[in-house]
Amino acid sequence: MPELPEVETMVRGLRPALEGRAVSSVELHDPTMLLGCTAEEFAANCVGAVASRVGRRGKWVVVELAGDAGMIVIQPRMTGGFRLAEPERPEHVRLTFRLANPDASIWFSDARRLGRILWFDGPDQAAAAFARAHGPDALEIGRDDLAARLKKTRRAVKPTLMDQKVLAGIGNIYADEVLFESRLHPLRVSADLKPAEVGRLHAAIRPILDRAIEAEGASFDAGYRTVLGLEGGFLAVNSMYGRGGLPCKACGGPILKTKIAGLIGRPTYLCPKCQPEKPRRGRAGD
DNA sequence: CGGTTACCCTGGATGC
DNA sequence: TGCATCCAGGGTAACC
Repeated sequence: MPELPEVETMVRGLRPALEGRAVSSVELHDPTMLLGCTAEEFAANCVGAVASRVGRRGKWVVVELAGDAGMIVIQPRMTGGFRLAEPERPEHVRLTFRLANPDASIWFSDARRLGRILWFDGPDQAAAAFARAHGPDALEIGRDDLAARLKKTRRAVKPTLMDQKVLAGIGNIYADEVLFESRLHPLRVSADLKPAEVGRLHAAIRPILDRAIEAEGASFDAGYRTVLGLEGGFLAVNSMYGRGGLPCKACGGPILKTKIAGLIGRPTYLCPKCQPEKPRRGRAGD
Protein backbone atom coordinates (compact mmCIF):
# COMPACT_ATOMS: atom_id res chain seq x y z
CA MET A 1 0.00 0.00 0.00
CA PRO A 2 2.25 2.66 1.17
CA GLU A 3 4.12 5.11 -0.95
CA LEU A 4 6.32 7.90 0.36
CA PRO A 5 3.62 9.89 2.22
CA GLU A 6 2.22 6.79 3.92
CA VAL A 7 5.68 5.57 4.95
CA GLU A 8 6.60 9.05 6.19
CA THR A 9 3.41 9.07 8.25
CA MET A 10 4.27 5.66 9.69
CA VAL A 11 7.75 6.85 10.62
CA ARG A 12 6.43 9.99 12.30
CA GLY A 13 4.01 7.86 14.27
CA LEU A 14 6.64 5.33 15.26
CA ARG A 15 9.24 7.84 16.38
CA PRO A 16 7.76 8.95 19.71
CA ALA A 17 6.79 5.38 20.56
CA LEU A 18 10.07 3.73 19.65
CA GLU A 19 12.99 6.12 19.76
CA GLY A 20 15.10 5.81 22.87
CA ARG A 21 13.28 2.67 23.98
CA ALA A 22 14.88 -0.68 24.76
CA VAL A 23 13.51 -3.76 23.02
CA SER A 24 12.59 -6.36 25.62
CA SER A 25 11.56 -9.05 23.16
CA VAL A 26 10.62 -9.65 19.54
CA GLU A 27 8.27 -12.19 18.06
CA LEU A 28 8.68 -13.00 14.41
CA HIS A 29 5.42 -14.71 13.53
CA ASP A 30 6.40 -15.32 9.91
CA PRO A 31 10.14 -15.99 9.59
CA THR A 32 9.92 -16.26 5.79
CA MET A 33 9.55 -12.49 5.61
CA LEU A 34 12.97 -11.97 7.21
CA LEU A 35 16.08 -11.55 5.08
CA GLY A 36 19.68 -10.96 6.13
CA CYS A 37 19.89 -13.26 9.14
CA THR A 38 18.10 -16.14 10.81
CA ALA A 39 15.11 -15.63 13.06
CA GLU A 40 17.25 -16.64 16.04
CA GLU A 41 19.94 -14.12 15.16
CA PHE A 42 17.32 -11.45 14.63
CA ALA A 43 15.90 -11.97 18.09
CA ALA A 44 19.34 -12.08 19.67
CA ASN A 45 20.36 -8.88 17.87
CA CYS A 46 17.25 -6.95 18.85
CA VAL A 47 16.63 -7.97 22.43
CA GLY A 48 18.28 -5.56 24.81
CA ALA A 49 19.10 -3.09 22.05
CA VAL A 50 17.89 0.49 22.14
CA ALA A 51 16.13 1.84 19.06
CA SER A 52 17.98 5.10 18.64
CA ARG A 53 16.43 6.41 15.44
CA VAL A 54 13.50 5.73 13.15
CA GLY A 55 13.72 7.06 9.63
CA ARG A 56 12.58 6.65 6.06
CA ARG A 57 14.54 5.85 2.92
CA GLY A 58 12.21 5.94 -0.07
CA LYS A 59 9.47 3.52 0.93
CA TRP A 60 11.65 1.77 3.53
CA VAL A 61 11.22 2.16 7.26
CA VAL A 62 14.63 2.16 8.93
CA VAL A 63 15.11 1.43 12.63
CA GLU A 64 18.62 2.13 13.83
CA LEU A 65 19.88 0.38 16.96
CA ALA A 66 22.10 2.37 19.31
CA GLY A 67 25.85 1.80 19.37
CA ASP A 68 26.04 0.48 15.81
CA ALA A 69 24.25 -2.64 17.00
CA GLY A 70 22.63 -2.98 13.59
CA MET A 71 19.71 -1.76 11.53
CA ILE A 72 16.27 -3.12 10.87
CA VAL A 73 14.64 -2.22 7.58
CA ILE A 74 10.97 -2.92 7.07
CA GLN A 75 9.43 -2.70 3.61
CA PRO A 76 5.64 -2.55 3.95
CA ARG A 77 5.14 -2.98 0.20
CA MET A 78 1.45 -3.45 -0.64
CA THR A 79 -0.31 -4.29 2.61
CA GLY A 80 2.18 -3.83 5.41
CA GLY A 81 1.68 -1.36 8.22
CA PHE A 82 2.43 -0.60 11.85
CA ARG A 83 0.15 -0.32 14.80
CA LEU A 84 0.88 0.82 18.31
CA ALA A 85 -0.59 -1.17 21.15
CA GLU A 86 -3.63 1.02 21.00
CA PRO A 87 -6.44 0.88 20.22
CA GLU A 88 -6.47 -2.82 19.38
CA ARG A 89 -4.39 -5.59 17.92
CA PRO A 90 -4.81 -5.71 14.14
CA GLU A 91 -5.11 -8.91 12.11
CA HIS A 92 -2.19 -10.51 10.30
CA VAL A 93 0.51 -9.44 12.72
CA ARG A 94 3.86 -10.71 11.38
CA LEU A 95 6.30 -9.06 13.78
CA THR A 96 5.91 -7.80 17.34
CA PHE A 97 8.35 -5.58 19.22
CA ARG A 98 7.87 -5.49 22.96
CA LEU A 99 9.31 -2.54 24.88
CA ALA A 100 9.98 -2.19 28.57
CA ASN A 101 9.57 0.66 31.08
CA PRO A 102 6.76 1.15 30.51
CA ASP A 103 5.60 -2.00 28.76
CA ALA A 104 4.35 -1.44 25.24
CA SER A 105 4.06 -3.29 21.94
CA ILE A 106 4.53 -2.29 18.34
CA TRP A 107 3.02 -4.50 15.71
CA PHE A 108 3.88 -4.89 12.05
CA SER A 109 1.00 -6.51 10.22
CA ASP A 110 0.81 -7.49 6.57
CA ALA A 111 -2.19 -9.31 5.14
CA ARG A 112 -0.57 -10.38 1.88
CA ARG A 113 2.85 -11.07 3.35
CA LEU A 114 4.54 -9.30 0.46
CA GLY A 115 6.43 -7.10 2.91
CA ARG A 116 10.04 -7.70 3.89
CA ILE A 117 12.00 -7.40 7.11
CA LEU A 118 15.70 -6.87 6.48
CA TRP A 119 18.55 -7.09 8.95
CA PHE A 120 21.81 -5.19 8.43
CA ASP A 121 24.83 -5.44 10.70
CA GLY A 122 25.52 -1.72 10.36
CA PRO A 123 24.71 1.51 8.57
CA ASP A 124 27.25 0.91 5.81
CA GLN A 125 25.64 -2.32 4.70
CA ALA A 126 22.20 -0.75 4.88
CA ALA A 127 23.35 2.30 2.93
CA ALA A 128 24.88 0.10 0.24
CA ALA A 129 21.71 -1.94 -0.09
CA PHE A 130 19.64 1.19 -0.32
CA ALA A 131 21.92 2.75 -2.91
CA ARG A 132 21.70 -0.36 -5.09
CA ALA A 133 17.93 -0.12 -5.26
CA HIS A 134 17.19 3.61 -5.18
CA GLY A 135 17.73 6.96 -6.80
CA PRO A 136 17.35 10.24 -4.89
CA ASP A 137 14.38 10.72 -2.62
CA ALA A 138 11.35 12.18 -4.37
CA LEU A 139 11.21 15.01 -1.82
CA GLU A 140 14.80 15.99 -2.48
CA ILE A 141 15.57 15.36 -6.13
CA GLY A 142 16.66 18.46 -8.06
CA ARG A 143 15.13 19.48 -11.35
CA ASP A 144 18.30 19.00 -13.37
CA ASP A 145 18.90 15.59 -11.82
CA LEU A 146 15.37 14.52 -12.65
CA ALA A 147 15.76 15.86 -16.20
CA ALA A 148 18.99 13.90 -16.69
CA ARG A 149 17.40 10.70 -15.41
CA LEU A 150 14.37 11.07 -17.67
CA LYS A 151 16.64 11.68 -20.66
CA LYS A 152 18.19 8.26 -20.18
CA THR A 153 15.14 6.21 -21.02
CA ARG A 154 12.51 5.93 -23.72
CA ARG A 155 10.01 4.13 -21.55
CA ALA A 156 6.72 5.82 -20.65
CA VAL A 157 6.96 8.53 -18.05
CA LYS A 158 4.61 6.88 -15.55
CA PRO A 159 6.59 3.67 -15.09
CA THR A 160 9.74 5.80 -15.00
CA LEU A 161 8.34 7.87 -12.13
CA MET A 162 7.47 4.65 -10.31
CA ASP A 163 10.94 3.18 -10.80
CA GLN A 164 12.63 3.50 -7.41
CA LYS A 165 16.04 3.51 -9.09
CA VAL A 166 15.11 6.73 -10.87
CA LEU A 167 13.69 8.44 -7.81
CA ALA A 168 12.51 6.90 -4.56
CA GLY A 169 9.05 7.15 -3.08
CA ILE A 170 6.48 7.50 -5.86
CA GLY A 171 4.04 4.67 -6.55
CA ASN A 172 0.85 4.20 -8.49
CA ILE A 173 -1.33 6.74 -6.68
CA TYR A 174 1.08 9.64 -6.59
CA ALA A 175 2.35 9.07 -10.12
CA ASP A 176 -1.16 9.77 -11.41
CA GLU A 177 -1.53 12.85 -9.21
CA VAL A 178 1.81 14.27 -10.30
CA LEU A 179 1.18 13.61 -13.99
CA PHE A 180 -2.22 15.26 -13.84
CA GLU A 181 -0.86 18.27 -11.99
CA SER A 182 1.81 18.69 -14.65
CA ARG A 183 -0.66 17.97 -17.49
CA LEU A 184 1.36 15.09 -18.89
CA HIS A 185 -0.03 11.90 -20.37
CA PRO A 186 1.38 8.84 -18.56
CA LEU A 187 2.52 7.32 -21.86
CA ARG A 188 4.68 10.26 -22.91
CA VAL A 189 8.20 9.08 -23.67
CA SER A 190 10.41 10.10 -20.75
CA ALA A 191 13.34 11.23 -22.89
CA ASP A 192 11.11 13.30 -25.18
CA LEU A 193 9.75 15.56 -22.46
CA LYS A 194 10.63 19.16 -23.14
CA PRO A 195 12.45 21.25 -20.52
CA ALA A 196 9.28 23.13 -19.60
CA GLU A 197 7.43 19.83 -19.17
CA VAL A 198 10.14 18.42 -16.94
CA GLY A 199 9.97 21.68 -15.02
CA ARG A 200 6.22 21.27 -14.47
CA LEU A 201 6.71 17.64 -13.45
CA HIS A 202 9.43 18.49 -10.98
CA ALA A 203 7.43 21.38 -9.59
CA ALA A 204 4.43 19.11 -8.96
CA ILE A 205 6.18 16.37 -7.02
CA ARG A 206 7.07 18.04 -3.72
CA PRO A 207 3.82 19.93 -3.12
CA ILE A 208 1.70 16.86 -3.83
CA LEU A 209 3.74 14.62 -1.54
CA ASP A 210 3.77 17.32 1.16
CA ARG A 211 0.01 17.71 0.93
CA ALA A 212 -0.40 13.94 1.20
CA ILE A 213 1.87 13.80 4.26
CA GLU A 214 -0.21 16.56 5.80
CA ALA A 215 -3.31 14.43 5.18
CA GLU A 216 -1.50 11.43 6.73
CA GLY A 217 -1.56 9.48 3.49
CA ALA A 218 -4.14 7.75 1.33
CA SER A 219 -6.48 5.10 2.73
CA PHE A 220 -9.07 3.02 0.98
CA ASP A 221 -10.83 -0.23 1.82
CA ALA A 222 -9.05 -2.21 4.49
CA GLY A 223 -5.61 -0.99 3.44
CA TYR A 224 -3.25 1.55 4.91
CA ARG A 225 -3.87 3.07 8.34
CA THR A 226 -1.77 5.27 10.59
CA VAL A 227 -0.06 3.72 13.61
CA LEU A 228 -3.15 4.71 15.59
CA GLY A 229 -5.42 2.83 13.21
CA LEU A 230 -6.78 5.98 11.60
CA GLU A 231 -7.45 6.51 7.90
CA GLY A 232 -5.33 8.97 5.97
CA GLY A 233 -7.31 11.76 4.35
CA PHE A 234 -5.58 12.28 1.03
CA LEU A 235 -8.16 10.50 -1.13
CA ALA A 236 -10.74 13.03 0.05
CA VAL A 237 -8.80 15.88 -1.52
CA ASN A 238 -6.84 14.31 -4.37
CA SER A 239 -7.44 14.82 -8.07
CA MET A 240 -7.18 11.45 -9.80
CA TYR A 241 -6.79 8.16 -7.97
CA GLY A 242 -10.13 6.46 -7.38
CA ARG A 243 -12.04 9.13 -9.32
CA GLY A 244 -12.77 7.28 -12.55
CA GLY A 245 -15.81 8.78 -14.32
CA LEU A 246 -15.90 11.76 -11.98
CA PRO A 247 -15.28 15.26 -13.32
CA CYS A 248 -11.73 16.43 -13.80
CA LYS A 249 -10.98 19.22 -11.35
CA ALA A 250 -9.51 21.34 -14.13
CA CYS A 251 -11.84 20.93 -17.12
CA GLY A 252 -14.88 19.12 -15.75
CA GLY A 253 -14.61 16.30 -18.27
CA PRO A 254 -14.78 12.67 -17.13
CA ILE A 255 -11.65 11.10 -15.65
CA LEU A 256 -10.62 7.95 -17.48
CA LYS A 257 -9.66 4.82 -15.59
CA THR A 258 -7.49 2.62 -17.74
CA LYS A 259 -4.45 0.33 -17.86
CA ILE A 260 -1.26 1.23 -19.60
CA ALA A 261 1.64 -0.79 -20.97
CA GLY A 262 4.59 -1.21 -18.66
CA LEU A 263 2.44 -1.51 -15.57
CA ILE A 264 1.01 -4.97 -15.44
CA GLY A 265 -2.32 -4.86 -13.74
CA ARG A 266 -2.41 -1.49 -12.08
CA PRO A 267 -5.00 1.11 -12.85
CA THR A 268 -4.11 4.49 -14.27
CA TYR A 269 -6.34 7.54 -13.93
CA LEU A 270 -6.01 10.42 -16.34
CA CYS A 271 -7.90 13.26 -17.93
CA PRO A 272 -7.74 12.75 -21.71
CA LYS A 273 -8.41 16.43 -22.32
CA CYS A 274 -5.93 17.92 -19.85
CA GLN A 275 -3.27 15.25 -20.47
CA PRO A 276 -3.06 14.87 -24.26
CA GLU A 277 -1.13 11.87 -25.52
CA LYS A 278 0.80 14.02 -27.98
CA PRO A 279 2.13 17.40 -26.92
CA ARG A 280 0.38 20.23 -28.67
CA ARG A 281 2.52 21.68 -31.43
CA GLY A 282 4.19 24.90 -30.47
CA ARG A 283 2.51 25.05 -27.08
CA ALA A 284 3.45 22.43 -24.53
CA GLY A 285 7.12 22.98 -25.22
CA ASP A 286 9.54 25.42 -23.74
C1' DC B 1 20.26 -2.70 -22.53
C1' DG B 2 15.56 -1.87 -22.39
C1' DG B 3 11.17 -3.22 -22.06
C1' DT B 4 7.45 -6.73 -20.99
C1' DT B 5 5.43 -10.33 -18.30
C1' DA B 6 4.89 -13.69 -14.57
C1' DC B 7 4.79 -14.15 -10.09
C1' DC B 8 5.01 -13.48 -5.06
C1' DC B 9 0.58 -13.78 -1.46
C1' DT B 10 -4.02 -13.09 0.46
C1' DG B 11 -8.35 -10.68 1.90
C1' DG B 12 -12.18 -8.23 0.53
C1' DA B 13 -15.54 -6.89 -2.85
C1' DT B 14 -18.39 -8.16 -6.53
C1' DG B 15 -21.07 -11.11 -9.44
C1' DC B 16 -23.71 -15.24 -10.57
C1' DT C 1 -25.89 -18.63 1.12
C1' DG C 2 -22.04 -20.39 -1.58
C1' DC C 3 -18.70 -20.28 -4.89
C1' DA C 4 -15.96 -18.21 -8.61
C1' DT C 5 -13.74 -14.22 -10.20
C1' DC C 6 -11.53 -9.96 -9.96
C1' DC C 7 -8.94 -6.51 -7.76
C1' DA C 8 -5.13 -4.33 -5.08
C1' DG C 9 -1.01 1.18 -3.20
C1' DG C 10 5.13 -2.92 -4.42
C1' DG C 11 9.01 -5.19 -6.15
C1' DT C 12 11.97 -8.84 -8.33
C1' DA C 13 13.33 -12.13 -11.71
C1' DA C 14 13.08 -14.22 -16.01
C1' DC C 15 12.53 -13.57 -20.61
C1' DC C 16 12.48 -11.54 -25.45
